[in-house]
Amino acid sequence: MSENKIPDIVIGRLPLYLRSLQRMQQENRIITSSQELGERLGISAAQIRKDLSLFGEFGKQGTGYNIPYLIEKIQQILHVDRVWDVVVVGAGDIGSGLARYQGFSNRGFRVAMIFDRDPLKIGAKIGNFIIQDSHNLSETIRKAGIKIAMIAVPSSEAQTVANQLIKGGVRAILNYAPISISVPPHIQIQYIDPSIHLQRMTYYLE
Amino acid sequence: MSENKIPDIVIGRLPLYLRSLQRMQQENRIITSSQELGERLGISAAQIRKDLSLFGEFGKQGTGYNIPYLIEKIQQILHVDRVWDVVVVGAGDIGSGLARYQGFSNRGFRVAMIFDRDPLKIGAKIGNFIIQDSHNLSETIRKAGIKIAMIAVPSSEAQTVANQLIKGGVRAILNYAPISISVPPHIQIQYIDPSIHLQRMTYYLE
DNA sequence: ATTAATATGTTAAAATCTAAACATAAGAAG
DNA sequence: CTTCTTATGTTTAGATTTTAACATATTAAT
Repeated sequence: MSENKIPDIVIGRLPLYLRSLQRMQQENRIITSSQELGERLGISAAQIRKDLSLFGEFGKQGTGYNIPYLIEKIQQILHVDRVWDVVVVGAGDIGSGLARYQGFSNRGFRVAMIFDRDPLKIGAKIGNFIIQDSHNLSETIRKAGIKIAMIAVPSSEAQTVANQLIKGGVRAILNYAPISISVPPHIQIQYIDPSIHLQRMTYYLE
Repeated sequence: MSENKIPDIVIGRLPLYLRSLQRMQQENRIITSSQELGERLGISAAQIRKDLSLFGEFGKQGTGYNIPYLIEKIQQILHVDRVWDVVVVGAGDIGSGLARYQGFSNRGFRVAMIFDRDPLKIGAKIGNFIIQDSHNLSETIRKAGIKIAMIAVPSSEAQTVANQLIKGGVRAILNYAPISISVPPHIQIQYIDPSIHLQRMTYYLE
């Protein structure tokens, strides 16, 4: 219950809880239980209760959890009880897709700008965004106060872009380039690489 | 070293090792060490040695690991010493992006077909692929012997598509729809949802 | 040839994480 | 009002995972 130090592995599960709860809310559900949530997610009910208990007492014994209330609490914990502006770097297929992606609404994020360094792309529009010159990346995002970025450039450019982002004040990076990037310890970094996921599954095939 | 039972968490790290090793190979490196690999990945050297030792003795004491040899060994372990045909379901931004994605080559995968159910899209081309009618999904992939699929349809369709895929013989699913899917225990499933990754990072911001 | 340095593979210890058990509170039923 | 059922939050035990330590093998240097 106290503000000790929460294991990162627990933090990693909270967004999953949140997503399932929001889905239930869309189904007009009011109450759920650790058991139901666990079945939806393939996680034990005990695990879910234990995780949540690290942050407070959000349920009611004999009844379960009030869905809207628990959503609110998890959003507060994860700091997504607000909308974060996010920058996209790279206007290829992945970057363009991210700029157009409708899935960030209600999740706490909004794409605010997109950059590329290709003169043929700069100035063009993707959805409502005009592709900006990544030469001005650091300055522009600093002025805009942007703290979160998604990298969708070729692997060879990813480290350079990350450095520019950090220089511009970014604190969290989601990297779609299939390469490990080196960042200072106070910078959050996460990776999305479909091949990594696929390879993890092929081990179990055949 | 023996064929006991390898923890899944170890399997999850092998693709990361492989990716870094392949990167080193592109840099024309021949030898590396658990320490160097660990530094690139932010994993302890002991961890890497321990993981690899579960499968065999791939290094040489006093010297390190031969990069091409270790790549070959990990590829064999993960069953990516071959090319797997993969099907994409959903020809929206994400699905189209996956069909055009150049990043699967040398990673063990190749997009083989793409499906959608929208009559306006069926028959159209994405890269070299003609979008096929997902009405025939199960039959077509069964005939083609496809075992791996990526789902890129709206959340509301994801479970239905997954069921069709499993009916068609698919054994591993990478789901881009931001929703938990229920599958039998012998089916592998992994998720890609950028909001999940972003929310995991915002916890540490502010 | 001997010594020193290096880096693996393995063993043992420490730390972390998960699962199970249970006491308690809330609500429903009789 | 009492009893029964349900489901939480917490405690305890068990399992897993990570880290550290070390013996051994290889290479390089003197």
